[in-house]
Amino acid sequence: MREYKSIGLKLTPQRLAILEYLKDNREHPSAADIYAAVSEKFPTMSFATVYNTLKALKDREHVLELAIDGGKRRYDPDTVRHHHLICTECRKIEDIYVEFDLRVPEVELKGFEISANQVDFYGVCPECRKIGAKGRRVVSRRNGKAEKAGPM
Amino acid sequence: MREYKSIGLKLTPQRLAILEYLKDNREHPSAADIYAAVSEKFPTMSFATVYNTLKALKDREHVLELAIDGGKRRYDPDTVRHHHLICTECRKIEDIYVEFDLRVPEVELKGFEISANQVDFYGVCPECRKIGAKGRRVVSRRNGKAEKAGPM
DNA sequence: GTGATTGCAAACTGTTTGCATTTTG
DNA sequence: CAAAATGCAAACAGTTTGCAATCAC
Repeated sequence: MREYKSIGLKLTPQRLAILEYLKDNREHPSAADIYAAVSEKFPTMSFATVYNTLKALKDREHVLELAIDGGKRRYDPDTVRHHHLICTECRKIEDIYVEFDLRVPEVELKGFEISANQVDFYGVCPECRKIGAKGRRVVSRRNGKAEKAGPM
Repeated sequence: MREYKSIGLKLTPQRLAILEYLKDNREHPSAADIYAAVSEKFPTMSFATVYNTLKALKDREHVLELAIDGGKRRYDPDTVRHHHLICTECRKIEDIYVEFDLRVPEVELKGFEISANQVDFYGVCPECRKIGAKGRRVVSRRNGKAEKAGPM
């Protein structure tokens, strides 16, 4: 994420806190994650402000909104082209900087004008693999309930 | 989707209706779409049954749960390997049967054990392109409100 | 007959909105 | 000072759950 000057946003303290939190953040946080982190500094912070700011940043392409985690959206401040590795157990998302040849033959395009693409890899992360190997049940996730989407 | 016999499910009329609706369906319907369609035949149909059945089918890998449309999940009865083309305006999803070389160098794997991958292409479908070209505002989507996620 | 499935309502999670108040530039 | 942003509460959208009644095998 570039610096906050020329973003063309009114820089309120709340927004600065959100930007600060997102800066170099590689966790692909959800709105709730951001809210939780930032409301420690601003106890009056509201979700509306989080979503507001995210929308503003998204419109200016300073964050990417990821639709790879089932019910919720996650945000990626790294707008340099890359792909993702998603743990199907704990929903951790890792970045992966590899370029692929994704050209689609005209005949398969169905008249679409393609503007972007992304590759999602699904698998099990080292931590969850360790736990799984011990034969224990994988816990993880909001109060231990499974909540996933996307191929396994 | 294979035939219903050996699926290992109790075949209730509701489930058969859902299976029938999904058969050869290329629209990647949401749970609400399925509910809407099937409750015409079964006015007492409940969402619980739709989600129940989807879960059962998903567990047996007779449908894929797609996490590519922002807040909601969409279901794909075509379990043959393929990728998707998503219209960023109307959220229509088209299938695309092209194989890509998606090998990831060991060093980029971060210790993950990859079990699946998928490529999503974002763009504008022919219909939305036509509308856009006329200079009119693209309507589409649930009561005209924008609701998207994923790169544009 | 028995265990699985249904339907319903209520509870939950995540996101959006309206509006009065405050703040940034 | 005007336009934009905040905070709050209420409204939505999508998904899940508990449980009594019913049904498939």
